[in-house]
Amino acid sequence: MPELPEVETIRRDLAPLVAGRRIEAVEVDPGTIHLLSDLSLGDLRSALVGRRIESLGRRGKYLLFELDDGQALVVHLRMTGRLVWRAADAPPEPYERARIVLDASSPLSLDEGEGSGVRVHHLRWSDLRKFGTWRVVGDPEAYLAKRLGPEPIDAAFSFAAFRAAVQGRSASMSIKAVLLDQRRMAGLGNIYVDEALFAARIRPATPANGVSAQALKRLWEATRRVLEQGIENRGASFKDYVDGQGNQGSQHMHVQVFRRTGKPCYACGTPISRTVVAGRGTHFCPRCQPARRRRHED
DNA sequence: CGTTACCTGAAA
DNA sequence: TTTCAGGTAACG
Repeated sequence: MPELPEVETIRRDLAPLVAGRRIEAVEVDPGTIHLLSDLSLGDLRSALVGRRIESLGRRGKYLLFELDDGQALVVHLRMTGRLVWRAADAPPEPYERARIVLDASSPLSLDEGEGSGVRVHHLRWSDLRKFGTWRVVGDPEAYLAKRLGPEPIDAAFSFAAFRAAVQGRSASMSIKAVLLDQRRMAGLGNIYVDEALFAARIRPATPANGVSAQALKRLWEATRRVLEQGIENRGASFKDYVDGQGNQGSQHMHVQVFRRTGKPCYACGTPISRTVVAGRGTHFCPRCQPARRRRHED
């Protein structure tokens, strides 16, 4: 569910609320702990309780709670994970599996009633499918560096960097599979890949090494644009995604092709097609994203 | 590389 | 009843 824009929205919501607070307690549903973490509940508590959260960061689709002992709690929401800020007396979330109890006062968030403030709050973790993960790691940079390529929305992510990521080794795979590969660039998922390929007018199944230089340039720009737009619209809430306060985003109302199978393309009116590429449901306009013309064998 | 498994629904 | 789901790791 959550791709880079969704995770970044959550980060921006929660960062000012959690920064400077101390973790008072950690509670986890006993039936979930072995899926959520590689630590026992006791070891997870030992690592977290009493620590102060210094900041909340993001890399790709991971959230990083940076702790005052140099370790970090690295959270991945996978398909249905949610992390929302709630007053301690708020009723349980649907499919709530864990909570982190935070201290009432914080030097960074002086209270204004509502939201932040003097009352005790929880981070509530809910996860219908239980795919989400919490890892406590000593060196988050190293932990993520070996799993993730560069951030596609960084100013430093130049066209040259994009081209290198796309063309680096075994480029006969589909361009969609390449964009989904987190080690090439971090943060794209099924929604934003389909949207970027539509915006760049490239058919998702096109072999990566068959994308022209011109189309590649369009794709670089489109990738960054759709991610930025997703952040502006606070993420896409097709089903499970909510932000750090539990509210839906609006990006799902602005998609051009994702889950619009059979509906008219906004550009040309042709019905949107659905196929499977890279093992994922894939949406595209057969007219705006033409199949690459096969070169004539003479 | 593509496929399967992880888990629990919602929708067709 | 069957298929599909915004993600990834493991498998062949």
